[in-house]
Amino acid sequence: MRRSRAFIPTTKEAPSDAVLASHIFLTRAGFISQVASGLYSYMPLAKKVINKIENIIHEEMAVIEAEEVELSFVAPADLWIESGRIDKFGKELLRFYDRKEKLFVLGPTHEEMMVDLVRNRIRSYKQLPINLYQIKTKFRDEVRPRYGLMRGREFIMKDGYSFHASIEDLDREFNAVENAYKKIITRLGLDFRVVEAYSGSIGGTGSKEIMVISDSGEDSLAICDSCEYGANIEIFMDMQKLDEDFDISTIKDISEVKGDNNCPNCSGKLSLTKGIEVGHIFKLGTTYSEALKAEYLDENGRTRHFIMGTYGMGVSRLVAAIIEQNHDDNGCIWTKETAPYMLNIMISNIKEESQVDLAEQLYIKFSEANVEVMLDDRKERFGFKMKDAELIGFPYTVIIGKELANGNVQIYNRKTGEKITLSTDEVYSKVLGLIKI
RNA sequence: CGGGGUGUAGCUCAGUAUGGUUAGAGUACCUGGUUUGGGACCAGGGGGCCGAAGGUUCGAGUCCUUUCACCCCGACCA
Repeated sequence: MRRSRAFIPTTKEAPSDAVLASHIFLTRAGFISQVASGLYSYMPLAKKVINKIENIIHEEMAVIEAEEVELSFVAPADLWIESGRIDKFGKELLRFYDRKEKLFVLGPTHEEMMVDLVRNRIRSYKQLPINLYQIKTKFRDEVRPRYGLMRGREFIMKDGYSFHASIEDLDREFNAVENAYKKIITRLGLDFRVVEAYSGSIGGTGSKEIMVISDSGEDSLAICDSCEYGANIEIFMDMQKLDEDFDISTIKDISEVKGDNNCPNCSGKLSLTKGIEVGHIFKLGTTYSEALKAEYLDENGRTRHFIMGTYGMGVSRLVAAIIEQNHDDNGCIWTKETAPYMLNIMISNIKEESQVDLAEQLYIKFSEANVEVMLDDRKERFGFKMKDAELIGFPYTVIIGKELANGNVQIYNRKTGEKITLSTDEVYSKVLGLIKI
């Protein structure tokens, strides 16, 4: 892509109401644009990042043999009445009538829709298990949307649902999904913990949250410093109450006693931190299959309700989480798997023909090698372009400028800030080596 | 849903207390020139229903009433 043709409206100043780094930089760097409270438009750079995250999810879902579907966004309210959740969800569920006065809702999650899709189509234990997922826009009319993409009303979520003939098989699938989720978040380059969580209003027998560690997270976690153990503070407090009859009413109190708390899994010490919930997996059991009368026949010919699992992952929230964990004062620092463009080729002085010529050659060469490359061919000064590149967060920028007089160019590493100088002959293979994932 | 705050140029904000020419600055944008290694400089220019509606007044960005939107704190929440 030529920067001169790209739609990337960067700004020097942040909107006055942005608080989080991800909100500030994603806005300033021209990724997102707020439309109304909790509603955002994704501009080209954000769309590219989202596509990358989705591709990784698709790949890891394929590994565990989950199949992609797409359910309609608008759902008949009847299903929500049938499951009993129409009242439980309250005003977060956006409702409206069509021209025939039939009541519909905008899908905030799709348990009902998925059960409805599967019931009466899967009739035998021989057709189980099955795991279906989609990546789709969701709508929840949040009481208080905030923090940019972190808590919007409209957001993109990967939601998956599995159906089983036994608890054991659900457990197996639950573990498989947990592992897939770990792989996804690892590939995205994020520091995270899988924590014990409440099953919440959705119900069920077990649930875990995937938490990206960040000071700006909305959840408080207790994590072990020597093993993988972690728990959402709410459930952790509950366990402490049960085990030692602690009387803990506030998080402040927790932080005072934390030094005395040992990991329930190993001998390590627990410490407090904050996390961004990017995934949540539940063992649902038969809650929905009973409510919606979704049944199959077992090997004895007996009618059974599907045993279900449900697995969510916030795709648009991940975009924000990546920046929360990867930024500095100058802007975004994209990880290799998520960068909208891996490489930026910067022409320092557009009036120097030799610079332009080399840049164009490299641009073509990298493009042909399927490297996602941006060519900054704008008639701007060096400093302006560098600031812009740092704000957007290209992992690498090839600077074609002054050094060209000596037959050299530079490669700027966004994460480390270091610039290496090398000859024009070496730059191509060097960059290919650097960007290899 | 409770408490608080803010709506003036694409963005950040002055101006509103005490009503009075043609509504301002910075930045961004356009033109020309200079400049070309860290968000340049000079000159010229375009851009506003002062959130909306009603009212008071000779006169409203400014005063009054209503309303809408957005944000912050709290409660709530995959």
